[in-house]
Amino acid sequence: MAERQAGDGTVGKALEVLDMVASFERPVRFSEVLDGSPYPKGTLYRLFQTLTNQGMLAYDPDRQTYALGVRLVRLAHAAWQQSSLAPIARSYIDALSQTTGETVHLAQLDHAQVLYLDKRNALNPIEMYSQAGKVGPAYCTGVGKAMLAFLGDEEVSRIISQQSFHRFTEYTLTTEAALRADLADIRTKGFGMDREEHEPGIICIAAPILTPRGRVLGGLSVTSTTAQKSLADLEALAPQVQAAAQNIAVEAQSWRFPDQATDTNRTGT
Amino acid sequence: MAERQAGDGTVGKALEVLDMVASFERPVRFSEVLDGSPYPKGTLYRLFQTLTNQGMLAYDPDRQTYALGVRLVRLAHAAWQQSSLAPIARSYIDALSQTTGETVHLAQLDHAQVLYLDKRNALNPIEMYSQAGKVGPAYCTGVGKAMLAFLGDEEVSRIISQQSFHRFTEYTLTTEAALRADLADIRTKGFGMDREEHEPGIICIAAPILTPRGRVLGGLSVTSTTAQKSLADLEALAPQVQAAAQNIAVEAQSWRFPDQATDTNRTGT
DNA sequence: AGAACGGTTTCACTATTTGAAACTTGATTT
DNA sequence: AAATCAAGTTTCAAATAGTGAAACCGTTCT
Repeated sequence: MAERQAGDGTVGKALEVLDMVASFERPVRFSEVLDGSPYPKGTLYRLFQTLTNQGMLAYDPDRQTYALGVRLVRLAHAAWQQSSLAPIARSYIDALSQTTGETVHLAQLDHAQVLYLDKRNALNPIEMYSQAGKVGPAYCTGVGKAMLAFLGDEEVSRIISQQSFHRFTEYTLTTEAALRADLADIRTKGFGMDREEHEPGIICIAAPILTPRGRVLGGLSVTSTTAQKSLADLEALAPQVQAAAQNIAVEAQSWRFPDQATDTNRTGT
Repeated sequence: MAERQAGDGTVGKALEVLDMVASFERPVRFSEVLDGSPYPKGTLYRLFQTLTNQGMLAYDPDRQTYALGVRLVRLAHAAWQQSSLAPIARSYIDALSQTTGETVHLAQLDHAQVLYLDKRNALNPIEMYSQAGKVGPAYCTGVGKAMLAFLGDEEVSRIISQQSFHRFTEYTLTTEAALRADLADIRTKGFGMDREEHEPGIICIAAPILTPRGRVLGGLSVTSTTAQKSLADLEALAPQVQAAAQNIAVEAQSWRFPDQATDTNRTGT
């Protein structure tokens, strides 16, 4: 796990605790976190108290466990809405999944990882909240490579140095050299492919979302399976994907105030 | 906006800042937050620095604005997954929306408000990430009332005292007495209705999700429109909704370790 | 040019956080 | 039933981190 430079005072420590709790992927007991925490019992205890008070952690008295609190879900909702990318991209993602009949992903870089912001699956009408927020490797996903290809040199190097280069499939690019070669190709073409590099049978085409001045905002991809489409089929979608990415970028730039919502959804009951 | 008792040291202040940023529902400038903040410039500035460092805020250098950071989305994903309700309820929600052909909501109480955790919309195949994390009033939503009806006296009173009783529609219950009467009815029936109390034309039936010992875990509802269904039609779904709520409760109780995922979704590319 | 504004840095003062250790509680063993 | 143990909670002097007034810097407006 990539250690965030702790040292931002108490707030940094508190957030580190949240990450620790998150890393268990299930409710945890106090002592489970204590082992593997650099803090003494009393200190960690007080942090738990504070975070629980604040709704960032939730304590289950029956089981005596702590889980991440709902306040996070609420804040994340706000984060999603005020991100300059996700709300804008929404309609383009809808359209792209509609016309291609394939799964579409929107992602952003978070440190050295890919973080998914939204997804449409044309086949399976059931979309799931928990899809967004997922993270994946940057070096062997379509969106990851598309974004890397358009970053500055120093930044690419920094991120590459943090990749595991784990071999997920026989096609995974497992060396820096191989990745850099692909990135160069992506930069010239303007889009990239995932050739079953992350999961067998899963292929995708991805384009970066770039500001007019070339800053990387995110990545957009259309994913399919080898059973349904060939790499060439997907490559034929390049213009569509790039156009959508371009449109999103333009709109994201001109966007200032959401005024009132793109939000046609009603609050439920 | 319901003020959270600040006073949990620096961490509390930092989180308060996050809430302030969230409340703008768009990226904000430093000074916008400064007005209306109780902190002096220097202090607030340092909080912003820390939070930005930590990925809880994201700074847009082009626009000189701060927005909630992606780390929140990541943490919320983890929160959703380790909540004892949402991942378990997922399949039941799918089933319920399938068989009823209507929109289904899963919610939880967060302070005095209803917080939506998941949603399925059978009619409109596009489900949206940002649905989860939304909040709504407790006193005039189906899930809100269903949960209130099964809380302890002191807690109900505390929450009721925090309701605005704003009249959204002509059917909104605008007095404590009216609400309490409905809650009593819900408690005896075991389910509640929203009779266009929050939005004109929108009706719903909701049941609480209760532990065997009667603790309120959340609420589950089926929503429709007066154009499509009558209140009686919805009421006929009561057994289904209650059964689903019951099943979720049972499974949530026996749940300890998710082991590996209910997660049939693949990570995208 | 000058003023005003938004943002950043400084620094002596203070309040909070720290962490070792003692204590409480509830469960398990003998 | 007493003893043991682990988990969780509280204490307190010392150390650290946070505070906020004010000064500073760079843009933008007049």
